[in-house]
Amino acid sequence: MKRNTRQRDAIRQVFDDERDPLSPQEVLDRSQTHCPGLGIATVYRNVKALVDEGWLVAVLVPGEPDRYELAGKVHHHHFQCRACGGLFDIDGCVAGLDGMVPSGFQLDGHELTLYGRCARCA
Amino acid sequence: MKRNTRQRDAIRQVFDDERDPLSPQEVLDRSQTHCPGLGIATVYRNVKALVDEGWLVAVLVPGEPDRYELAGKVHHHHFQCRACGGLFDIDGCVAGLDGMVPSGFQLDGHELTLYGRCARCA
DNA sequence: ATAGATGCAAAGGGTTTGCACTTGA
DNA sequence: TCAAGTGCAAACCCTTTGCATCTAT
Repeated sequence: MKRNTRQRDAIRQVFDDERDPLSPQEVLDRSQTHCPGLGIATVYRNVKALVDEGWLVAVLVPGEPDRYELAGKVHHHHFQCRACGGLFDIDGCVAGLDGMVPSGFQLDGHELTLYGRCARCA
Repeated sequence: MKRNTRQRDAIRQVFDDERDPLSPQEVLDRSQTHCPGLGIATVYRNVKALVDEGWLVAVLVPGEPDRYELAGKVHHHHFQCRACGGLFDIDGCVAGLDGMVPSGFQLDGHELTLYGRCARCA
């Protein structure tokens, strides 16, 4: 991915405009506004390339298609609405993780996903 | 799922014998020892039924296919080893989750996965 | 006997890939 | 120009579903 294409620019623009993690399909929907005819395969190829070059990071939500968001954010977690399925960034983190790890285990990271209802669906 | 079939018994047996969370394919592999000819569709149907009746619970690991384990364990989370891929039960939980939720959001559950190296791989 | 459960294969949904065409540099 | 990038459709993988057959009760 060395060239600047209309499609690639549209995809990057989508992530610049959106703060919350997006699935490939959501990226496609938003991108097509500024780049009609864009194909889902191109979204997948570009998202993968953008992750490889460190511009995006994957947000892995259990049981959901993978989503992506801009890299470089401060440490945070996510909240998924059980009603609309939307994913929202949650600031802050929890403490006490070290105390949960069995002796001999080395902790180097964690993923936390909160579930419930978002403000609109509640 | 109101009847006791050979297939259903074999599937339950697998979960009784295994403590670790299993994917549908792993359940199939183990079940076929005691029930040759068992189909993957039957595994999916029975696992789903066993979850619905509360005998199994889904273990959602980000980026991994869903796994299932016996219900009734005390609330716990999981540790995944980055080296061997193994999943380990982690006792305990974290506090302060309510404070992380934006106003208007309703929290009703959470998933926490720790990453690092298990005692054997460390 | 008969509704429930199974096995197979086909259908779905999301993701990847092959290939001819388009396009940025 | 001409290889990188795209669009389309087919291929894949995992999961679900339709349907004829089998079976627990």
